[in-house]
Amino acid sequence: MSLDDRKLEVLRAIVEDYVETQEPVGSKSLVERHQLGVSPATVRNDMAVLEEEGYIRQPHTSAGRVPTDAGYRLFVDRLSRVKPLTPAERRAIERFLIGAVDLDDVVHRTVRLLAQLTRQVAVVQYPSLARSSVRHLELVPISTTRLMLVMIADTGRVEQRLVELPGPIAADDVTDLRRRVNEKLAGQKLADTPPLVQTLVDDCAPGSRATMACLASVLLETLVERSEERLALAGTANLTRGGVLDFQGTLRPVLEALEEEVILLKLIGDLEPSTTRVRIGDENKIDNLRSASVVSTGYGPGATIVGGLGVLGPTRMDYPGTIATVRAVARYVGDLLAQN
Amino acid sequence: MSLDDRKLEVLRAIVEDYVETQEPVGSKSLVERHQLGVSPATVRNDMAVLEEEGYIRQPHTSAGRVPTDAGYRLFVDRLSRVKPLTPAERRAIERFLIGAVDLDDVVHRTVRLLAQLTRQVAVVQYPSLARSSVRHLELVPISTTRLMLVMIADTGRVEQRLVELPGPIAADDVTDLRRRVNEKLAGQKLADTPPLVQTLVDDCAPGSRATMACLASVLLETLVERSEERLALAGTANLTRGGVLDFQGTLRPVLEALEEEVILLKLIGDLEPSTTRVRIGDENKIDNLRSASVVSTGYGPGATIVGGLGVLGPTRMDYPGTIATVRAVARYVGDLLAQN
DNA sequence: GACTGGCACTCGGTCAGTAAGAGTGCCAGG
DNA sequence: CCTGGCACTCTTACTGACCGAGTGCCAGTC
Repeated sequence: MSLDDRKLEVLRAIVEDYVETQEPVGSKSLVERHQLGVSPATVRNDMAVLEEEGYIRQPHTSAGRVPTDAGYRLFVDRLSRVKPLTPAERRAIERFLIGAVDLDDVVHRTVRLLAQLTRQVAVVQYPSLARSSVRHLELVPISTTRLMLVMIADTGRVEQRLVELPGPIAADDVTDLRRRVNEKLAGQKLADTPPLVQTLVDDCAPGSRATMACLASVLLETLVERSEERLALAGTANLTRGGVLDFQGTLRPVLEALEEEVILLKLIGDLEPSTTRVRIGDENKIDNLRSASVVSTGYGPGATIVGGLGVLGPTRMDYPGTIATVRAVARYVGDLLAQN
Repeated sequence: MSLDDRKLEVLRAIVEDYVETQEPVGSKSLVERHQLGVSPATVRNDMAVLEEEGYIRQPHTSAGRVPTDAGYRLFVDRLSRVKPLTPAERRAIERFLIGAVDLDDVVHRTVRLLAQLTRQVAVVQYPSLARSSVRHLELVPISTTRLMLVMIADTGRVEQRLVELPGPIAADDVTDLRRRVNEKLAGQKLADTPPLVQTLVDDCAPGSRATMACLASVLLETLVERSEERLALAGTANLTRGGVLDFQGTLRPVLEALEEEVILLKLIGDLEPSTTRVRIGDENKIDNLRSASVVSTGYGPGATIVGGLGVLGPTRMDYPGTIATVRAVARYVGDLLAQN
């Protein structure tokens, strides 16, 4: 059985009212607050159908209806009208982001801004190394047997690692090493570097091969394996809005999930489609986040995507507003990155 | 009126029982659980005195007694026996910290370890720049008018900043700049650098003075003013242990405080005395943390202190155990840093 | 055939009243 | 100075009654 327009309208009204009041919504108040042009009894019939189809449910007999995950899904996909940002919000975004002085600064400002505008928990992924290119590799002698390797990516990220050398090294050799490494790797996508690093070692004179091998292994770790992704988080306090009613009584599982970088990455990463993604309740496949929704999107200079950002809140959230904000912030951040 | 030994013993018993059960403790159960050698009635008299002196209070008439902040303070200062770590805990610390690969890694492992062992929120400050020396300054040309300044401190911290130059610069000039900057600043305490930076500009030939001035201003920002301190945080989920009973009903203010770096720094910073510090409830002078206690200490290689670490939990916490753990972890981290 | 008004029914929330239990303060006696 | 006893207070848990919101169903209407 398919849902006619009025039933969809009823669902939309239920979602909107529930999001606003946080209370199960009944047929009578629905009719009062919206111009549906029919009587409560009719709405009740529609509700019965919507419930049968799994879009809404009753917490207990003779209470109002509450949207299910499926209901929110339908709402987001087909019923929500885009909510344009207010000028005040636009101004807030601009004011917040200008004056950022380096990448760290940009990311921190962004995550706080997102948390503040959406009044939810915000997550911002640093530009992914996997999607960056090497701009420059620097080798800094720390002692005769130790180098500091500093990698600067085109996205502004900087990673450093200590390299323990097998033996002492002369200043000239460091210069030579630096030149060779940069010739081979500068400008390359990080994802493409592993075979190049291997050729670096292979092409090396036997005398300096041990040193180069050492450097190469740290290089590989830095470029691909280790701590690849970084995250910033803000707005945890927003979880406590709306009492403990959201999140079925306890924040515990949510806070636990937020401490796991891997989980967060799963939520806002996976950036194949460049569109905004909404994951509702169970859809994010994480037990701890059964009653949470995540709105995320990719960002980057121009059309390319270098990282993800998003917000997490109760399934009962203002989807249209949140989606609009997340999108807008992502666009501004992208523009900002493009300027460098 | 001073408190005799038995009254102190009663106070100790109250604190211990309350910490364990989280319920107001009455005279009868106190006598049952501890060998006080007197009757409940006597204990009641003692309690009356303790209450009058402000060490305990009754949530309501005819409920058991609960320690006040002053009670905990007295307990910590004079009544708590040191609780040595279990061998299992020692092993956990060692296992957790070996294998750390760089400073970031050390800090992250430490903060998670602390959170796990104490079952509270843990905070670790990165080695403070104010207490570090410059090991090396590196200048990396990004474009003809842009340099990346990378500062490596002896504590392992690495900071970078982009420098926008007033005009194009030649490679040789960069080398020269790098040499001059390092000659002047390498090995210096960061705190001592500002006047030196000034002389760098003063001693500069007029031709390159504009460039040097530019670099100098970024240097000053990097070395002293900006983002001086960094923090790592873990274990927020532990705030939800013991229901919402701790923290008088809402985590909100606590979560808010935890998002403010400035506040956290105040809590675990201020490292003048090298001993472990306990701040109970109001003592930490932050409204949002009225019902929280903080146990913190400094850490660093050998006897020097380069940063602070600590944990935050409800005033009703296991002080002896927490103090022991915080101290032990700080010592291990110090040893670890000394190895570099 | 779709909508409506009416009606009986269900169930959660609130309120008052009761009973039980924990804990106290005080007092008189050892 | 300590103790046992006793009256008192106050919280908590439980009960039953009541109210109101909301439903489902049905018969009637357009």
